[in-house]
Amino acid sequence: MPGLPKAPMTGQSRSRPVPEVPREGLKVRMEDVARAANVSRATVSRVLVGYPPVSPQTREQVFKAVRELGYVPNAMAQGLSKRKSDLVGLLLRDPRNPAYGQLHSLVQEAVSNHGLELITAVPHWQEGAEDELAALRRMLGLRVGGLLVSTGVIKAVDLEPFLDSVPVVSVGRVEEHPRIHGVSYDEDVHGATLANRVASAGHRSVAVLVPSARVSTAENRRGSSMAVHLEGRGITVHRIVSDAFGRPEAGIGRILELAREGAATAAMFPNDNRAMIFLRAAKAVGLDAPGDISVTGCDGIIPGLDLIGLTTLRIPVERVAQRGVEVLEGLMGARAGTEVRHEKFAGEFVPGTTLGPVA
Amino acid sequence: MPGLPKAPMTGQSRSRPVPEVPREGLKVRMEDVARAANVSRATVSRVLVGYPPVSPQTREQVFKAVRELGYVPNAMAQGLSKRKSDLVGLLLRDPRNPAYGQLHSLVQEAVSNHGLELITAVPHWQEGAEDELAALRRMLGLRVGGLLVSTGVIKAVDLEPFLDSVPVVSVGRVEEHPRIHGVSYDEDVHGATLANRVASAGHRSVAVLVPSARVSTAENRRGSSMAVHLEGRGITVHRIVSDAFGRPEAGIGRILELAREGAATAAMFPNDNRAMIFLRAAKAVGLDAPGDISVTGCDGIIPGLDLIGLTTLRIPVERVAQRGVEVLEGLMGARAGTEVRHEKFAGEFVPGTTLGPVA
DNA sequence: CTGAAAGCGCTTACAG
DNA sequence: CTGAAAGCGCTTACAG
Repeated sequence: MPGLPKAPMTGQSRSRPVPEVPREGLKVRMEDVARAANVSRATVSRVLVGYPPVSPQTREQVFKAVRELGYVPNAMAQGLSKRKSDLVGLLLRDPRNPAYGQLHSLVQEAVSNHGLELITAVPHWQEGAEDELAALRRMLGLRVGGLLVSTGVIKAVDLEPFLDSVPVVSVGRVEEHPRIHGVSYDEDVHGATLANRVASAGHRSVAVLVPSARVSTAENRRGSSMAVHLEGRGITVHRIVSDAFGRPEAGIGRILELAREGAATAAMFPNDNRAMIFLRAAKAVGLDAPGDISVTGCDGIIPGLDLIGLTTLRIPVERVAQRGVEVLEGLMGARAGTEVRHEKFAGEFVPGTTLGPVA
Repeated sequence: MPGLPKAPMTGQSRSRPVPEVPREGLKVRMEDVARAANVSRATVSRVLVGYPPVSPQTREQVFKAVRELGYVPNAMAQGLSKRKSDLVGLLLRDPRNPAYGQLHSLVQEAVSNHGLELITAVPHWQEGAEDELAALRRMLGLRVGGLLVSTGVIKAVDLEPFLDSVPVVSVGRVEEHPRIHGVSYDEDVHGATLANRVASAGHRSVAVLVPSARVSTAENRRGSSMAVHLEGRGITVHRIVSDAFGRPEAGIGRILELAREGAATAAMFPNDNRAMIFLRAAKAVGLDAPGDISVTGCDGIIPGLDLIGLTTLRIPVERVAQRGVEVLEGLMGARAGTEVRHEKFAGEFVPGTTLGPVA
């Protein structure tokens, strides 16, 4: 509206009542620093941002004031103003599971190396399905610059509405959505690798625990792959299907029976936890591994696994975490949408001692 | 300034150029919702906050608009405006360590149960000591409503300048600062408990690995306590002091020698990881536990520990995590400063099989 | 090289 | 019960 005279300001910085009490701790704001350094807020900001250049003189005064006042910039104000934050969100399945703990740790590291801040949340789905996605919404609320999803609780469809606003990379989980980048484990290869080892050991009748996809997509993939590859080599497979969410001991009893009847000489599990539960149960009923039955797991993350001797496969968490962050970072820096890719990494077989020749 | 006429506004909501392109995803703001619902921003805010009451009619319109537009409130703006955030910061030592992973998990849970948001950071101290405290500063920058500190990297003095601005509770670490609340493990009792078991098993000459306080205050406490209590019962103690940061295998060799010489019939370690390293090394040189030497650890967190059989003590992570969050929450709600307390919890002995009578 | 001002998206007295 | 306005603490064109 040209022609309309601007209203005169009553004082400097509007009519904000300037409190003369010196602020301290987290209460000191940029304005306090500016005053102490005898410059404007804009200048303080420039010094802190590092650009555009400020005269060395003023720079020093500002730094001095920052130091003396112990100024810590308010990241919320920064984010709001810049319309973006350095926050990267990680949606984790369960930090109690060492495989996820490891992932978290590595992601944490990779993210800080990129000068970003990681925030972690764990979506539950126990509680009233009402806000099953509360964790997701909270992260989006914070306007994270990127999102790393590693839990099956969050479905691809839940993310769809936001795919244009925030880059999403799913890590360590089976991802097939055409618009979500994925960096995960090659569960087919994992299953095949383990199956081939069991087959090579001479087993002709094997029990395989296969959780339903509803329980865990990854475990389902692994288990199915094991079964398929065993069958491909003409081996008799006893598929023990488990649809019991949160009950890793499901199906163990049945496998124990098969072992005792001699109907199976080996038992394959889709993760170490289940394998350990079986080992425990077997020991309890006097069955020896691999004496009476061979046992294999999958994950290979738990410290001390070598002392247990479990034959397993170590998933490549390091590579997945690192690559996941790398991809996300690329997306966060990218102007336009990049081509969506689904990358998979395979881990390495861990011999152990619970896989032996046919008893 | 009474008498000074207010400058007339040129349009609604200042002269903000109203973009007519419908925003989507995370781009939709409260104003868009307001327009869609035919109300003011203030009203939308009230509906969302839940207070003060808004007519049921309008409420519904607003909720409808929120739903249809997929509105996710910007938490940074909320925080800035409310001068506080729901964020709780957790400074973690190393998520790779199952004991910390467990703590993280439990804190995560407790925090969400309180309707708060957890953000986690891991301060390194490998890198140039320059921004050793970068993680702390980033959290303070986000103006977290409270801080949970569980790593020794952050010293009490580093926190001092902010103690007035943000409630701090240290969890699971030895804390003695008079102004910082502490909820931790009773390492003295832990050491005593284990020492008494070893003594009761009849050992008269025991090797104890004691890391220096610089390496780990907690482990130092445990180890010292073990040694002291053994000595109190007239037992000969071989203190193996380790000052090697990040090298948990330090001192193991020496203990192996003592075992072989028969100079020690039991070896006590300040955590399970070190005990497992010893177990591995012992096995490698043909020493059996407890046949040739008894072994105890401390932590009891690793899954599958029972399969290894390590005699240890399970630290009460659950109680510490829960109580830590509880205390923090109390502080966050409190108007004035509460009395500072240092609470300690002791765990439970885990018999295992690596502690036996004197060989 | 530096400052005054507008704007980021909310909340919350202040007035009806 | 509802709206207009100020303010939270920054950043960043816009003008010198």
